[in-house]
Amino acid sequence: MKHSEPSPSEISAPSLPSPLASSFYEPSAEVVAPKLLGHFLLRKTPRGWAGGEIVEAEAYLANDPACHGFRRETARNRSMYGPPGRAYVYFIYGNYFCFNAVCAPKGVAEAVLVRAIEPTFGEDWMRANRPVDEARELTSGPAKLCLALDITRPFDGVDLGDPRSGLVIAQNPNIKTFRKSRAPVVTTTRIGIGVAEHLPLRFYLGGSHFISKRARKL
DNA sequence: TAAGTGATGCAT
DNA sequence: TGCATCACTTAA
Repeated sequence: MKHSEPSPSEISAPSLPSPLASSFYEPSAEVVAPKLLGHFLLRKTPRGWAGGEIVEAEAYLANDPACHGFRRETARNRSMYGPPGRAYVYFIYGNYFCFNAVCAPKGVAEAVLVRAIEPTFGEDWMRANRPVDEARELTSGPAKLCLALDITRPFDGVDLGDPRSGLVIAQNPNIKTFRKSRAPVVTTTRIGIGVAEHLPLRFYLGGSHFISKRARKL
């Protein structure tokens, strides 16, 4: 045969599947987080949409001391108080960004931190942003995936349901199959926080090889 | 296991 | 204004 299998980059520019509607994010982050597992986090590139399936996520709640919006609205956490279905992107440890999907009605500060995705689309583009030896290192952590997808401050507050924003969460039409292949859904405690550590608000697909390093050893 | 990094937010 | 803290990553 004249051609080998297409490389990931050659099949990496999918037309955009339907973005999730804002109503998807209206319930509490505690409800939304596990439902997000298997759906696509996608970033627009010159050659199509890059990204992949969400495989690890944490919920941060309005009455939760670990939540950035627990105390009051500030310039930093403003997006969390906005309408559901927007991005909350924050800068941390002087080096990194983390990405959240805002949940709950406007005025209620809840969000889901996306901690890991599988690099299914646009792997070459992601590798250009974040050179690594192992594919498994590309997006297996909240700041890693922001580097790979070039998610930075300008994306704070954008509408995840509007493709024009360049950053969307889209419905995975094969989510049942995907989740089955990465079963089970594990529910456990969140990572890297110093308060409310006991709450079962982290969710991940135990069969995925792309969950974050700290999650793997726990 | 620890250092790096700088914005953030609360205390002064 | 000052300073401890921080939803992390990388190099050892």
